[in-house]
Amino acid sequence: MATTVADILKANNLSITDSRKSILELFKLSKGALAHADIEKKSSAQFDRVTIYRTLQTFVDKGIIHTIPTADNSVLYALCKDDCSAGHHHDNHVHFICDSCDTTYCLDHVTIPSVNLPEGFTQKQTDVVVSGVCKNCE
Amino acid sequence: MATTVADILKANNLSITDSRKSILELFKLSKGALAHADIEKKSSAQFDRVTIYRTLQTFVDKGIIHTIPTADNSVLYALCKDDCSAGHHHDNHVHFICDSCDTTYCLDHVTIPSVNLPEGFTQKQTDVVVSGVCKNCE
DNA sequence: AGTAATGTGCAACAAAGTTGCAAATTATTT
DNA sequence: AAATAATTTGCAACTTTGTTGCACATTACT
Repeated sequence: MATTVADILKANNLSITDSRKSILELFKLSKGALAHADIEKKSSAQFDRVTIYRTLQTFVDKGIIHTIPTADNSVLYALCKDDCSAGHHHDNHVHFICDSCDTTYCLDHVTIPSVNLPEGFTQKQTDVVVSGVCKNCE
Repeated sequence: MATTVADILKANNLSITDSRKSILELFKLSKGALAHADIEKKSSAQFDRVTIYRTLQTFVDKGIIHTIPTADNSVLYALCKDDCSAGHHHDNHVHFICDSCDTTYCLDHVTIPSVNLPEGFTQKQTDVVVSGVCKNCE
């Protein structure tokens, strides 16, 4: 069965509202990650800036989307895979940012390599951000 | 010979000014990385906000410091190692952010693991940010 | 010491993000 | 299905963060 955006909201105990449905739909349609600014542009006519902020924050809290660290200080958001939204949240996958077209990809099938930390350091989460040229731009 | 901050500035064809010396000194004294806000707090009485922005930008351009991507959308700056400032800039090392004390470490001796990208993707730079508990906080 | 080049501070602005509160929408109860 | 309770939204006002132009000051050069 194809999970609709409404299903996802329901599964996370969230009220089903227009803004949440639209913004979630945006993520489903987008291949890569979205910046807050992207979302604002694509729906600012419809929704208030503040609503978008709060919606994104809610989605992050519920584990529906996750943030991606970038070198240029912009926050990116991307949809978590199905097994995330089901409960055990894990966004330990590699992100790829194309220098040419600026698209951010979640490379879900690339496993995070293990990192050998010095004595006394405990690892909880690892973010790997690779930049370069994507398959569409080379 | 111990390289002074003035030496570093000279080596990069930068005028030696009070603000640059002080800010560079801050980095030398700090073990971890610094956020812009940190620098502003520790020297805002002395220097204008704008000067700090411009100084940091200059240092990044010259390869004296580098930026670190973080998940919470704050930019961190850290001193590059000596061989960076000598010319061939490389900040491909692992960064560690302590969840407890919020200090960011540059783990220069931990090598970046190689990542197997899908067909058609070309890798240029890799940033690895690990979060967890550092050796002072456990 | 004097001139050219560079850097700094101020002001004004733009962008990004936050908070409180009343109105509107969604969910729940009867 | 209507009424109430619980959420959510939009507005306004504000804070923080970052940028730009320009006059003045400082540093470097001869």
